[in-house]
Amino acid sequence: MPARKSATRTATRAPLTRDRVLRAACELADEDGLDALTMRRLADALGVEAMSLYHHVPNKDAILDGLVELAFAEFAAEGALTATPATTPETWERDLRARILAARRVLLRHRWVPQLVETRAALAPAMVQYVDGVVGLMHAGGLSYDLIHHAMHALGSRVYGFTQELAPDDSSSGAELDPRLMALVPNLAAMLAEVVHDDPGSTLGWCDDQTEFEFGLDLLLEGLERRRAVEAGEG
Amino acid sequence: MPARKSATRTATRAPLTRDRVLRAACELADEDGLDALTMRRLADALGVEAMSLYHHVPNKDAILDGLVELAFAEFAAEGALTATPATTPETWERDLRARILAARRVLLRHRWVPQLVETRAALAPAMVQYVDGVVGLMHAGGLSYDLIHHAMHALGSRVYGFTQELAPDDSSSGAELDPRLMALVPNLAAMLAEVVHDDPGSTLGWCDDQTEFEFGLDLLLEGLERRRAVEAGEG
DNA sequence: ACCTGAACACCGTTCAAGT
DNA sequence: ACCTGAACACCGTTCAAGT
Repeated sequence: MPARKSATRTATRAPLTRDRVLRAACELADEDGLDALTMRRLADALGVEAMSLYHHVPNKDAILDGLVELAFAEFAAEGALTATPATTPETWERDLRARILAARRVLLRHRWVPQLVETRAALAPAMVQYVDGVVGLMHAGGLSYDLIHHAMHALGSRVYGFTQELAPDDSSSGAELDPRLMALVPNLAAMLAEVVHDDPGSTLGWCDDQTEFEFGLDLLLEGLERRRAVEAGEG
Repeated sequence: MPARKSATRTATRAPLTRDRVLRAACELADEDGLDALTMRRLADALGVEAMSLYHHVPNKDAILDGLVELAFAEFAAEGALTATPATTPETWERDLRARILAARRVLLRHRWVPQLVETRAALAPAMVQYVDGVVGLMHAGGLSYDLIHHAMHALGSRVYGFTQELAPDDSSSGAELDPRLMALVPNLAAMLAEVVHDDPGSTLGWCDDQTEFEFGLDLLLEGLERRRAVEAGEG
């Protein structure tokens, strides 16, 4: 057994990094669910002790935030972030539909995303950019910012794969948004500016939940009623 | 200090019961969230040791199931279960709207319900009856069972306050339903019978998720497009 | 600098013991 | 019968120690 130290130094195992930790966490969550993702089991999967993780990540919460970032990064690969330059009132439905279905493909691969984003206060920049793209698309399609605002609430669960309808603790008002972030999301900023102007007490974070709930509900009821009428030959 | 035993026997504190445990659990979850509901803290709130709880409830899971039952029981008080005998194609939208808004009032009081129902395999009988009522109302409104089936998926998060759109592990097929339960939910049974007949591989538990997702998405997109057209003066 | 073992304050739950 | 204390196998995390 010559040169033991040398053998240790040239260990075949790749060095632990934040990236490797996150990728392993993602795999674990994909396969066994979010509950299975514990610091000890994650360390096990990496062939390391649980405490070693803390050298690459401040705590478990940072891992969960990292997972959200990681998932939203995949949105781009699926085309959910692809700008559609030529969106018009004639094409906005098709264009938005494609983006939402692209996002859904990611959510189906990582089923823990809804549960995670729902309970996490810090909204990932990638997610905010995704939302901004959707707002921009709708505006290019000719919808007013007011209608877009309602639409974002109504689409809610379809856009993100989860529902925020009952969540009132959305304390991020337009004024509090980081200016640096604001530059990255021009469409969101424009919408907020207009909606805030119309009704100072109602930003994206301070909406009338009941109104938004009923708006989305009525969209669905009207659509169903129209299909009933078609079935009944009343069309 | 005379008659210590007697004092103990005539303790002013009410005796611990399953009901008292569940009510205390509900209060704890209402006030501090579901994460704050631990056996030790619940016992503390009841002025008792954690292990005492196990004499009135088999385990924590049973408490969570009890909470779901408790919440759905409130649906009746809010009118979400009130049968609307005279629902017609002219009134079904209004009638269903009222029920859903009644359910929402309960969900706003007990914000833990969505999170709990979502992760719980055992669907509460009270919840199944609520769904049955909604199906019955729509049928009385003239919608076909096929359309109702799609509608239940599309309304999803609005009916329950949570979304199941991404949940594929819904293994309860029509054939597996307890006959006793079946009698309590005639409308659901009728719908299942017809949908299963039309397409043997597609019960309420075995739907084509992608189809249902797109159905609901298109309802919303169509409604938004109509509102855009109105805004643009194309109506 | 990176990794580790022991330890702490928490979980849900079991089990033998108290009354 | 009902309640309890000690204990077990788990958590996330801290801290002093190893290399």
